[in-house]
Amino acid sequence: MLPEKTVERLSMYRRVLQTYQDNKSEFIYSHELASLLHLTPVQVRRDIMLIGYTGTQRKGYSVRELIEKISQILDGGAQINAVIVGMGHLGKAITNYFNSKRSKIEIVAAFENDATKINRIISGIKSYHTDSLETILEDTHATIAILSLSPPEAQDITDRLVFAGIKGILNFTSIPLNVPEDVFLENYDMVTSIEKVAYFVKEKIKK
Amino acid sequence: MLPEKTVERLSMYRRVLQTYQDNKSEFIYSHELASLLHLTPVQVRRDIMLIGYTGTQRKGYSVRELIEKISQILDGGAQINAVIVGMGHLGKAITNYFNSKRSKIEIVAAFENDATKINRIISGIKSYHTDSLETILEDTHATIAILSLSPPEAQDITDRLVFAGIKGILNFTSIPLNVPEDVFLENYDMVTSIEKVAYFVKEKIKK
DNA sequence: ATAGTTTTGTTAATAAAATAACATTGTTTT
DNA sequence: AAAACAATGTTATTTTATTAACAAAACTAT
Ligand SMILES: NC(=O)c1ccc[n+]([C@@H]2O[C@H](COP(=O)([O-])OP(=O)(O)OC[C@H]3O[C@@H](n4cnc5c(N)ncnc54)[C@H](O)[C@@H]3O)[C@@H](O)[C@H]2O)c1
Ligand SMILES: NC(=O)c1ccc[n+]([C@@H]2O[C@H](COP(=O)([O-])OP(=O)(O)OC[C@H]3O[C@@H](n4cnc5c(N)ncnc54)[C@H](O)[C@@H]3O)[C@@H](O)[C@H]2O)c1
Repeated sequence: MLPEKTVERLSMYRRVLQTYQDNKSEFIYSHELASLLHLTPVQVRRDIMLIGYTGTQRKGYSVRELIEKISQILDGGAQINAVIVGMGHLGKAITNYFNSKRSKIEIVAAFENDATKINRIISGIKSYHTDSLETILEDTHATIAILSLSPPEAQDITDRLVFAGIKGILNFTSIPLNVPEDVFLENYDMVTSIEKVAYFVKEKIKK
Repeated sequence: MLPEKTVERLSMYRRVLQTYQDNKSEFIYSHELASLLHLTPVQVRRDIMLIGYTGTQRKGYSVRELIEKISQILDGGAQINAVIVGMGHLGKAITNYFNSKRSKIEIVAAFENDATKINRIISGIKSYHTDSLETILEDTHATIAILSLSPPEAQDITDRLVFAGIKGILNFTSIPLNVPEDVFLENYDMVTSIEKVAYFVKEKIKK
């Protein structure tokens, strides 16, 4: 199992490699990849070592092969289905954005509470009432859920998602969720991010 | 200067303390605060130690005083102005969300490219053409920028923001930005997050 | 061919973050 | 009043992440 930070960087390597592939040469040096992402060459080489890919000395890494190897590590070739709960402002932004990219991860269903948003297609995704959460999850075999609903019911929904077999959650609500150990939980809190920026701006100016 | 992770947690402590304050008792133990956020009591105590606040033994921390101390550390009492560039799906979601909370950080202006979105009030914020970026920044004394524009021009806009005095950037575009050392840059990449969740789900199932 | 250069792959060292250990102190119980 | 307890504050240890160091390989120039 790779370190979390390495996994994050692999995702970024792949993205920049994909745009690099179109324009440029067949090979890429660790220092070139590093410079595209503002990292150090050592870190790039170390990450690549950890996934067991090896380049050719003096030529660098084959862009095509490296993309392939990273893809094999990150998504293992299989299609991964995700659902999203809460199609408000943020939910729509996310869905809209994801729909526009091809990826092994696909958002296959949305869940809502608000009658005006149910049984409609929003941002290209069919939106269901949360009552049918269990049924839809069974049908779609989704393993990942994105949470962008208003906080009050976040924990209840999470319990139901987990019970219905969800194994990974990306949580955008500000609620610290309780999940069993075998479920991977990633939280992102925008307020925390901006407060962090504000703090370090303040500190840097002080200095 | 506090460790990044401590700053992130301070932001979270404050939020849960604020909701705790309304309902419950005047004091809180480290283990209670820890449990609300699924952290360890030691980590809570250590963070609180680092900001130089001290509770009372056997009683815990005064909720009011702790909120006050954290606020003093995070925003130093002063109002902080931010701007947002790109009022698409994500930009609107963010602005809408921020407007609805009271905070020392305020989004005071938005910038856009798209003629249909200029010189209007969107999600409660006046939206300007990017041409007037420099003027508006001077007027508002904003020090923070949130980037939610479509990628191609992200670096150009960043250069102008930095030149106009912006000291902190929260970047939601997938472009790795170049900024001088004295500017604090925080990147958040949603695709990376979801790919990370997918990877660890896959690994956990394997085991 | 040989020496020099450049780049990878890997091990070693350092730095940052989290956790554990424990001394101190105020409170409760006996 | 003394002993036991439960909490904080702080130092020490461990773990995780990053950075540095360098040997091995492959190409280039002499
Ligand atoms: N918009 C942002 O930039 C932002 C930033 C940080 C955090 N968040 C968090 O993300 C969440 C969504 O934010 P938003 O701005 O999209 O809010 P929003 O109010 O626009 O959307 C919330 C949506 O969730 C739906 N919902 C509520 N309860 C539900 C339930 N039990 N099941 C299914 N759907 C339900 C609502 O009908 C609504 O459509 C909130 O928890 C918010 O705290 C948002
Ligand atoms: N929506 C998401 O969930 C999501 C997730 C990850 C990353 N992103 C990134 O966030 C950014 C915005 O995403 P979105 O979904 O809101 O896209 P969007 O197309 O809805 O919005 C982009 C907005 O930026 C404006 N814009 C373009 N160039 C500009 C410029 N030079 N100056 C000012 N404004 C400009 C456009 O007019 C548009 O309104 C993109 O870079 C995207 O890659 C979005």
